[in-house]
Amino acid sequence: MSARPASPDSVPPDPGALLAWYDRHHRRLPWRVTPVDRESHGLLPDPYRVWLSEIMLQQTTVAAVKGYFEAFTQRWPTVEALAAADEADVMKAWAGLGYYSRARNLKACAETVVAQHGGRFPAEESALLDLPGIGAYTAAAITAIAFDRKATVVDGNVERVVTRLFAIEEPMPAAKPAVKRQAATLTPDRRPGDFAQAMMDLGATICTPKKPACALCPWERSCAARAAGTQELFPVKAPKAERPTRYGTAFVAIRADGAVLVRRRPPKGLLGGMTEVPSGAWTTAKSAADDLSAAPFEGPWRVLPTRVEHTFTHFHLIQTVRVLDVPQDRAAPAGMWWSPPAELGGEALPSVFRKVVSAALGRPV
DNA sequence: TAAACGTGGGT
DNA sequence: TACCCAAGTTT
Repeated sequence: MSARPASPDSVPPDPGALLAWYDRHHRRLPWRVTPVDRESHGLLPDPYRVWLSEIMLQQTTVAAVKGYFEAFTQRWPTVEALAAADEADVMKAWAGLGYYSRARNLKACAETVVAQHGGRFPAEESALLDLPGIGAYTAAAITAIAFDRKATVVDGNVERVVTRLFAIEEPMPAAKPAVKRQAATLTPDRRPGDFAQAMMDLGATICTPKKPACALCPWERSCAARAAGTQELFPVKAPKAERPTRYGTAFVAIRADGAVLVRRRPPKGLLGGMTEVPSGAWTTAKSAADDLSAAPFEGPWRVLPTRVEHTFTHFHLIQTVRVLDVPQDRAAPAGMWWSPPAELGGEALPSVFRKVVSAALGRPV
């Protein structure tokens, strides 16, 4: 549908007013340079750190990212260091953050930046867009934040702010082009990097999905949705598809010394390239919860009394956990290996399998 | 264009 | 509890 103007006594949204708000209320984050350092001392953030943070922040909360960002920058302080890293180590370090194709693309991107750009991130949006794992949002974000060049940065926060500001009633994601067009009209020539971060901070702290703090918003008198009292109705979204339940069986073989049998998942698809305990296929058939055909050994597998549940983006999973104690000299089947207790925590185990192993061992992994 | 792709925290 | 949500990208 079309955008409505704000109320008759409204004022046009002023980018300067948002920047002034940001100067006072910006959040201090490990990958950021403060507005004062930027404006007074001409400081720009390290593009490597900006890029790394933006990849980690894709569909992921700031709280979840902080520790991983710290660990990655400590271990791999530069894009050269990351490009030279062992991919398995990167996957291990990423374990638990989710969306694991990001980790593989992260490594590939670092290699490309080193091999094709002399170890420097390009400042051009179009060049950034060609790099693995960098899409429209991230290319614009790096251009604006790392290089302080004008770019229209549209993430979920900006979508919410803009659809409310202009009361855009067209449902997402169809409204994306309209949102980008409106966002572009707001983006200032001066301080585009701070402006981008200001829009995102505004969405994260004031223009929140539920109960937005409109009284504290620098654009309150510019907001069409606020004028109509309909701010919580935006952005309009299409109804979500139902999430089916799937069932499966996981096999935790425990060697005498406490080592657990694990294997690598196929490189692509769900949890691609990550580590798992041997498991049967996850299907909507409940019989999968009682299927021993994927067991790595013959034996009296005992059933754990509690099934392990985990929710993915597009389905819910209920896993039966079966446990078997095996002697110390039992060889791992082809393609599998024994992970000793001291190394188990460092494996590239996604959360879904960390839950399974923890349940089987009776202690956190 | 729509579906695949994780996880943990908030309400 | 169940659902929603978070600084999206890829196919």
